[in-house]
Amino acid sequence: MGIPEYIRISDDLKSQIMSQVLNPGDPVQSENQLREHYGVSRMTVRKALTRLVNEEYIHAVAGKGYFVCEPGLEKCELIYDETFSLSGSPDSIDLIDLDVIKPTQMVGIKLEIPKEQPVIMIRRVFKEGGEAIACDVKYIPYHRGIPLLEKELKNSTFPEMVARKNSIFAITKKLRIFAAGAEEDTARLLNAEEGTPLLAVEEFLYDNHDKPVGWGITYMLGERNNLYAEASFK
Amino acid sequence: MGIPEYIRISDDLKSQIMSQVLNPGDPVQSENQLREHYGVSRMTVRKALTRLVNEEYIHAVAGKGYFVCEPGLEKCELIYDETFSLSGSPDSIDLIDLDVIKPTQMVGIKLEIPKEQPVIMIRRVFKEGGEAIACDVKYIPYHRGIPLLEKELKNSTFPEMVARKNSIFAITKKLRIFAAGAEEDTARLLNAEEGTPLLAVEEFLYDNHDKPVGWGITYMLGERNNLYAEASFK
DNA sequence: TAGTGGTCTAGACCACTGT
DNA sequence: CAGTGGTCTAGACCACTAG
Repeated sequence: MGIPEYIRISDDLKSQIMSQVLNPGDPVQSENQLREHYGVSRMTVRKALTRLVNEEYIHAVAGKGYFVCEPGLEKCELIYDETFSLSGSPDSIDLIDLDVIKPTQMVGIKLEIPKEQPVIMIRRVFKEGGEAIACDVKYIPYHRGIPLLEKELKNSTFPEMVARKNSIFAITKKLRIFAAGAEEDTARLLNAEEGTPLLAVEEFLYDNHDKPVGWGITYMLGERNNLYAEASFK
Repeated sequence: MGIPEYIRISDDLKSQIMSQVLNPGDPVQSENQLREHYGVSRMTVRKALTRLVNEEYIHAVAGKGYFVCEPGLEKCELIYDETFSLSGSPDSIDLIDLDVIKPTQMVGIKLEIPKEQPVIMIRRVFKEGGEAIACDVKYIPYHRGIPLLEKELKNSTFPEMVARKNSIFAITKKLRIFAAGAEEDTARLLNAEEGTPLLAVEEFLYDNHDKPVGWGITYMLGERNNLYAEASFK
């Protein structure tokens, strides 16, 4: 038999949950009962149960037992990457602005920095077939000695821009997604009318001490660009 | 010491990855090397490594070893629930339409059903402080014997509406997020002008055989409603 | 062939929960 | 108290990889 015991056991329990033999809140048989029932060692039972815990079908309470989770189908996995979440990858990315500036009040607040601290501002336009389909603006606190490499910045995702002295593993990302009408300058960049519906993604990056290390917004032409997400059960 | 060995070991390796002692693609010490290095049993080492595999810091290749992952910071966790992703929970939900109808061509295609198969249509408006902030429409294939309970449907999330004979664990959800200008009927429901930017979430539900069991769209007034997501490293 | 990860066993001790 | 899950040990055999 190619299929490991612990997979068979956890699949068995999973199907009991799927078919409502076991319902949210119900206790699962104890490790000892399962060990006897399937005739395997305790570690094998634990491996099966650990798998279900990781996939959030059940949860363990020390001293009491395992219980079926209240399902949270509201949790989804969203793949977001400003250069490739666009409808088809963009043919070209134009770097229209790259500067070290004093932060505006808004930028200072978002990055939690004093107003003397210079920041790098990057503005890009994403095009497909010659037409602008999205634009973005990013702000990164500037520290002396960090080179500004146009070519690198142009095609990087925001985390890649920031992750220079720290590993990209150390960076946390938070997104706010909303819809907005194009304002004057954005409309001009996207060659659209003012008020055109845009999908906007505000992006915050933090280092491993929760200090902001990047802030920006990407605007995508509404009807041409989509984000996709799916519920993360397996 | 309250902290388990396997946590100490995996945290140790994690910090080596964070501080770029280990970089994406690099091999991690083998289980045997780690066992000797930390003076623990192989199972303890494996538990530490399994933890890092689950959190996608490293991955295992049978017969070769463990390697540091190429980080995928584009993966985010999005919490979406049409009744509560709105800015502050809505005070009231109005059920403005509940009917069993023949599917339009669009609905038939989305639900992959023949045009004789009746569907339930549900339309709601979400209000806050008396003002409409969002509206939705859902379609569910109708099967005889399923009661239509107005009160239940009104305050349910889409998966809850569908999960009657199947466990909610058996349902898969896929989302498409985009921006759109309000069309005539939507604008009227939301008491807004035509063309007002809306955040739209198209929702597909599938059963455990990947058969569509629900389709719908929620429109939210753009500037007042946000979706939040964050990168899922721990 | 030696080394790797993948699976599995049969014990052990602990802290915590219920009665 | 007996039962639960949480941690840990010291073995074992397997399939796979590489020199």
